[in-house]
Amino acid sequence: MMNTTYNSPIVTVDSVVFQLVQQKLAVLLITRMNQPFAGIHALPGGYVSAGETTLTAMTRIVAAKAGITLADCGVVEQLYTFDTVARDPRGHAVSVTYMALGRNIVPQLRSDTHYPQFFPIDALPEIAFDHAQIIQYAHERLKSKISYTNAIYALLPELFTLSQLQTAYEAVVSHPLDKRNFRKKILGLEIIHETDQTFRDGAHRPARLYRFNTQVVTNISSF
Amino acid sequence: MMNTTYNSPIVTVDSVVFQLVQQKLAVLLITRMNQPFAGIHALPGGYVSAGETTLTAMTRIVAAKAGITLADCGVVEQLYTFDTVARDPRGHAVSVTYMALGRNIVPQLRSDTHYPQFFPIDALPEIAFDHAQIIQYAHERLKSKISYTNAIYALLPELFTLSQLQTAYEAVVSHPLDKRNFRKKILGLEIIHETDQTFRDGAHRPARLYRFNTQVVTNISSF
DNA sequence: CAGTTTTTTGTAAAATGGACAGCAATCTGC
DNA sequence: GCAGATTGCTGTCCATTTTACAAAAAACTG
Repeated sequence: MMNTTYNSPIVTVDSVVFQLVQQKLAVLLITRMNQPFAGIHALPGGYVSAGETTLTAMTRIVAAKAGITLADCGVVEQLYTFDTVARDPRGHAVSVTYMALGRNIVPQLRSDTHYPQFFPIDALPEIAFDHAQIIQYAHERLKSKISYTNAIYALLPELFTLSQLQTAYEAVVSHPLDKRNFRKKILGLEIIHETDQTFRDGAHRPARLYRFNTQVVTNISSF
Repeated sequence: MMNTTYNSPIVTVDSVVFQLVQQKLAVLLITRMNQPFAGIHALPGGYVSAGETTLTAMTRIVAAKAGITLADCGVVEQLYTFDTVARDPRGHAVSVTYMALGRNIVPQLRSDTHYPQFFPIDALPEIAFDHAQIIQYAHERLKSKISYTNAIYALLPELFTLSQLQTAYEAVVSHPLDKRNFRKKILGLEIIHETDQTFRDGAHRPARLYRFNTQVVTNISSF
């Protein structure tokens, strides 16, 4: 059955790619090259073709518009489908949205460049379409996700200090945590283990480096 | 922009309507009238037209195929979008799925009847498409939802006993709960209040009737 | 009124969560 | 080599929550 038969809305995907930048949670945005919203920042997104899954389309589009391969991302998860009629002035487009978590992602400037850049979540520019709402939704989901899974591993390097881990949590939930309680809690969860390496930084005691037990999203709760 | 330009997948909706039937969690299924899967049970679902939201389409379709108005349902929530290419043998269809919770829903047999019926979740018949997977996803979501919101109100009558409430929880999570601890917990949450009415049933002490403080989905957790 | 059934209530032990302060290890500059 | 600065690291007490568990109250039946 073809679309022409049913006059269905168009299917699109939009991706919220998170990464820590200078210890702050940041979102990947591109600059729109065309109308509508030309020159305004937006999430990387695009049309889904019949015969490809939304995840495949998402992978293709993020690679094309920002030069990012999903191998750079640990966690990729479908978020929600936004479908209001007026959300795209060109016509009714249903957007399946995804969240991805990365580390050390360097957006590639390409010839047909969309100027992909990471923006800290608390200092976003003007944003096209309903993408601000999508970002907010993704942020909420991420906050909740790191509270019952080990998903935050995807934002951190393989080896990290407990302070870096705490900073990452704080960047996501956007409020400070008590250092002693945090360490007690994390070590009790048995999702990380210490290594024999340490990390020297400045004029102070070096920190032990830790590693996640697994690089697969796992529920934390006891049973 | 029309679909013809982009050869997009078709957009459909499928709905998982839950209700308690004889103290068990049950799902609304219809019987398919046409190929593929003619004669097999399936979730009520159908095509979304450009210009209507998926929720509007869902409401329209559930009314048409099962004679149910969403006013009968307390909670309606978007679940997930299923999009594998092969899920519909007729062609690539992306299905936005919804969960709805009801009480005292009586499916209407209509002339073009699809034989809508509720089936207990632990005794489902053979199910068409990937709808068994969708039901399972909805069940998981429901389990989790009632743990951090008051959403279970939508499965219960306005007035109910604590035993009925506990039975409802048990039907959803599918394991027994301790009676004393359950009552202590529920009353501590301050989401229900007692009325001055009681419920007489058999040759035993009558039970006090309670009422939810609100018929709006509210988070339970303290802060 | 004795028997049966469901409702209702409380307590002790264990686990969890949150508040909170001081010593240890490194580097810098004198 | 030592004083100062900085960050890493550790433990206790209290309040709250969770879990396990049993007996009396209220209605109906015969």
